[in-house]
Amino acid sequence: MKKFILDLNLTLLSGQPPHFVWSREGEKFIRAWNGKIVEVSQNEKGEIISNNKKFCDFTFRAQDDLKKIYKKISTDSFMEKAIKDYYGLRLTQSDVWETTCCFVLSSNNSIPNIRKSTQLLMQKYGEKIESNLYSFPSIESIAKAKESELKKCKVGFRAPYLKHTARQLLENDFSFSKKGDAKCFFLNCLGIGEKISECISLFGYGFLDSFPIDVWVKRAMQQVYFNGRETKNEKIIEKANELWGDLKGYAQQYLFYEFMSKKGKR
DNA sequence: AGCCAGGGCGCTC
DNA sequence: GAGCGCCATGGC
Repeated sequence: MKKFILDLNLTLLSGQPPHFVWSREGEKFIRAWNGKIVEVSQNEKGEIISNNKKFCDFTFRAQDDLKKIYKKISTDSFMEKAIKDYYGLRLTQSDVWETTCCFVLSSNNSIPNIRKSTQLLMQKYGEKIESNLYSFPSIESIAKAKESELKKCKVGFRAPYLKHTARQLLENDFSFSKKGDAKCFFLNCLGIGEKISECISLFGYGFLDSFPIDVWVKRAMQQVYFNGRETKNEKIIEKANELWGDLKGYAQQYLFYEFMSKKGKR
């Protein structure tokens, strides 16, 4: 893997879809992909070591020049501090179905619970690759699953959402090249609204101008740019556009992580 | 016990 | 089209 700025631990544990899928094994992170194990680790020099460079380049968006991105999103002292604190936090990209599944699970849920449910789904519906390693479930396996069985994976009220959304993906071509087309499609899926469709657009398709507003991003934006006042999402997006334009998705990840990881300390 | 979590649905008005 | 209660589950 070519040298580029990456904090592997930070990136894989920052609440993006890989957080829910990859597992730590000693110094390495592992997951299944295409029926095989992918391993990735980082040595003391910061070099990335993996047995599947291509998949890592995709996952960690190797095409992004982080220095250029930092220059563009360092719009103020808050962003400068967030970048300094979380230097090497990269935006990730994941398979569209994986991204969709993870974020359908995210509604009114916590990151540890999303991971737990994702792992349970992998064990129940994925393919066994090694003794304790399972692939991500196929779209088909979730589409044909019984809701009562899905609920055994602690997905709660999201069971019908998962099943219906899997069916939608099964029956349609979802290889969109425009953000608007992707959003239109996913907004019509059960259990997916404005926020989650923005997440799929960002983390699944890699449209960096997406700007999902969850409770943390909302708090961050209100506190930093609106003097702590309650603000409509429309105004928040307007501000994000003004500040970061087509890179607001990247800025969003720093806002999210800054506020989420320091909950209780403020 | 009650509130909150990378929200969205279905119902009011 | 905006506002509100509700939705499983688990942590604090």
